[in-house]
Amino acid sequence: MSPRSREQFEEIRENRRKQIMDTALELFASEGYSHCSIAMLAGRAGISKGLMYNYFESKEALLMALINDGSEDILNLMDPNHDGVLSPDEAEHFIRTTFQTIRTNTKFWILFLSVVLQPKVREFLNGQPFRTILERLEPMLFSYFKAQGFEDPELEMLTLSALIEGFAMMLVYFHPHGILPAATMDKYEERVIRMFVPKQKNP
Amino acid sequence: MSPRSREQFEEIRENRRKQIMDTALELFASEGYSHCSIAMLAGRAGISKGLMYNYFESKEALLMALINDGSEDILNLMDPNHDGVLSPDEAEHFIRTTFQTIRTNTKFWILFLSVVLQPKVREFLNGQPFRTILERLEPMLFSYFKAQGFEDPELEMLTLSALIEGFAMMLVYFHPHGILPAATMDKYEERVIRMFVPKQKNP
Amino acid sequence: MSPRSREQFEEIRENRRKQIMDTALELFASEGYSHCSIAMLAGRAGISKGLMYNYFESKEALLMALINDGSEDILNLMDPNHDGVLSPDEAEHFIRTTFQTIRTNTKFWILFLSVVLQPKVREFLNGQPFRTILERLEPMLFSYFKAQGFEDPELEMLTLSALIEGFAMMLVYFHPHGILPAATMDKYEERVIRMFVPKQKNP
Amino acid sequence: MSPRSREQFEEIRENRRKQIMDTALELFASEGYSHCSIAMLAGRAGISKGLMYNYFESKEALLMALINDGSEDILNLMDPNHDGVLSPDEAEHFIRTTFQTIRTNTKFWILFLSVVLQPKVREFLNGQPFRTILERLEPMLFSYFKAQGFEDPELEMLTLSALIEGFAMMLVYFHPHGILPAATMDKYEERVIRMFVPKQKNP
DNA sequence: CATGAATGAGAATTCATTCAT
DNA sequence: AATGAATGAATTCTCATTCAT
Repeated sequence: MSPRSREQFEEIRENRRKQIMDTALELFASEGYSHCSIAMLAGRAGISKGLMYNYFESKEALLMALINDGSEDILNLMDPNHDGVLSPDEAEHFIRTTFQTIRTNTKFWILFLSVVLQPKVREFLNGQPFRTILERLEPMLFSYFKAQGFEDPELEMLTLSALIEGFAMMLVYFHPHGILPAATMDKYEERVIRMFVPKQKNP
Repeated sequence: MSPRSREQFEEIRENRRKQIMDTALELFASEGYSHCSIAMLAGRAGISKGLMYNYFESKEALLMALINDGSEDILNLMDPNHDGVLSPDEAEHFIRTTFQTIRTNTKFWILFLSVVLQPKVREFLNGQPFRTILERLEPMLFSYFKAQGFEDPELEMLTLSALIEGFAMMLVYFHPHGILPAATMDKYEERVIRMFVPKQKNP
Repeated sequence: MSPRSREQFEEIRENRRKQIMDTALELFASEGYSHCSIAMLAGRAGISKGLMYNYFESKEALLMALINDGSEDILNLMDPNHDGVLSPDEAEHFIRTTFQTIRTNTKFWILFLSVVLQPKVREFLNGQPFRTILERLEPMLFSYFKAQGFEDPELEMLTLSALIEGFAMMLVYFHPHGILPAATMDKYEERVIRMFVPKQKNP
Repeated sequence: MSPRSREQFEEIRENRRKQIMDTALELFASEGYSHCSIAMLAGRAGISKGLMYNYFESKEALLMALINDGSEDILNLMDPNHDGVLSPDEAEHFIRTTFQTIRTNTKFWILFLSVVLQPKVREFLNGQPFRTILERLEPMLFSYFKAQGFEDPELEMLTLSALIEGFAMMLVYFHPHGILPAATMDKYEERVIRMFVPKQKNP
């Protein structure tokens, strides 16, 4: 009865949605959410303004989708999904992956960090991505720090989080100014690992 | 035959300017720069829209003034003004003051962090406040870390900065959600001091 | 080798057309013509937007079809089809039928009255439905009032029309507010009949 | 301190507001609310689009203001403000004034009748203007009909209302087609008066 | 110094309609 | 006959900024 199968339509929609979101992430990150008009976005994506509203209810809804999908992706990357305990090796791997994730998805982080500070957005998110991340990682990290004999596991978690976010912050802020060389970032990563991962005696 | 002396006029101007900036900081931080209209600002400050333009060339100029004055203030608070070397005690004091500053001027940090991530603003600032802060503090901190026998002073500086910014970030983000208790922040502060300030043998 | 006979196709078309018009009447009356999008209509009717254009040239054409069909139906109901004269009994029957029609097709009247007041629509209709109704009913009513000895038959016709339209108006306006009880409407009907139908001496 | 006195500003606002509403009434009535864009309205009123929003929150708010003010005006014209009883002479005067009001403010009635049938508007008004009119006039008319010995005062009120609204309806609908001559309207008026006002014996 | 009416450029959004499949 | 993605013109609305007083 339908000339294109439901699957075809769904595929078209999925592709378009992805295309719009990719363009939007690129543009929002490089130009700033507020300074990006739908016209600009549509032009860049090669679609009509109207079509955007076929996929997202509003400019804000598009932003939210970006944030949600993005944090979901990142969470999946970071989450080792070891429901059980974390060995020092795995902890090191977790930290490395996290840093890698940030360095790879810089655009998302620019968007995320800038947008997360806007009250309206924060309200909407209601602490969502951060909260989710913490909730999903907390038990794992907590038991890890406890197992490794850290005195105040909660404090360690906070410190680790701060170091990661501070890193994202500086990456985002300094990178376009070319101030932060890759080598420095590498050293920083090692430094953080040294702080939270005990040296193995006989590997 | 001037009814008010030059001094009186200057005082009026100075007060108005301060009043406008205070209102703006409050409003920009709580509502977001983009979502604040001049009308809203004027209304809140109890002045007319036109008057605002008597004191600031544009909305953007007001923002820049806010950022400049704010970072100047903070810089002054943090700067021990010891042109010479930093003793461990002084380093500890520096870190404590810095944290104190962040906890006190949360509104400024919300504004600063959110605004600093907007490309247009970053461009305009051209790294200004951060650069200034770093430029003014760098020699001092660098020589401090060197004197204390840290292996890679630059890396330590980066780490310290990340810890401070990460702290600001989390404070800003979590505070309105009531997630971060003061006690935790205190412990965090101590943790950071322990990382960078060697214990004194005989106090 | 046609899989369906011409009759089957025509039946399908006829059914669809009716289905679309029913949905449209419902929706236009309850939401207002202007506030109804084709998307909304298609959704409610369970068809695609495109299909609607297979049956009606435009949204406006659909509206016109609604008005035409509706007034045709009503006209047929009201029209006693006595090409000749109207007896008092028949006049009473005419009035009763008319009121009954209005009370039954409230939705059509909402649409009709609201739409008829829009200049564009009025222009397009060019007085059509009313004119048709009047043209078909006028001679009959005129001769009736004349035969019954009313002094100014034209004035009586106008008065009767006003009472009918005023009734429709109040029904439409007050009904959703539940202000107009059925009993009151009944009494109103009797009142109107008393005005225009002389009492029969020996029934 | 203020260059123009508050009074001056208020006068300016009042005048502009009136000017916008006058233009809007004219335009909405002749072109239909939906087909009138703010651009068209602003152009006709000789102001900028933005200014309209300085006076009315939205196109809809403007419409509502029109309806409210208009029905208030009409109510004041019709209301004889005789808190006490209505003599036959006064009743006649009331009916005449009402018809006069409708014939004079045809534009308002076109707008009112067309708009009142739109569900959204009806919802917003929540029966307001009609309700107010009825509430203010009901006691007066009811006691009048009772005093004059009418059997069912409520029914008489309903009939009178229907005759008035039917008249408005036909005026609005037929007038632009030039079908309704003034003489006919006059006769109609007399007819209605005859229905509800008893003939005086010795004038 | 101070006001707020007025502007107008641009932004977001809507939706009837088309068309490839 | 049927679908729904895609279009784009039109529309509503926002707001930084100007200016007469």
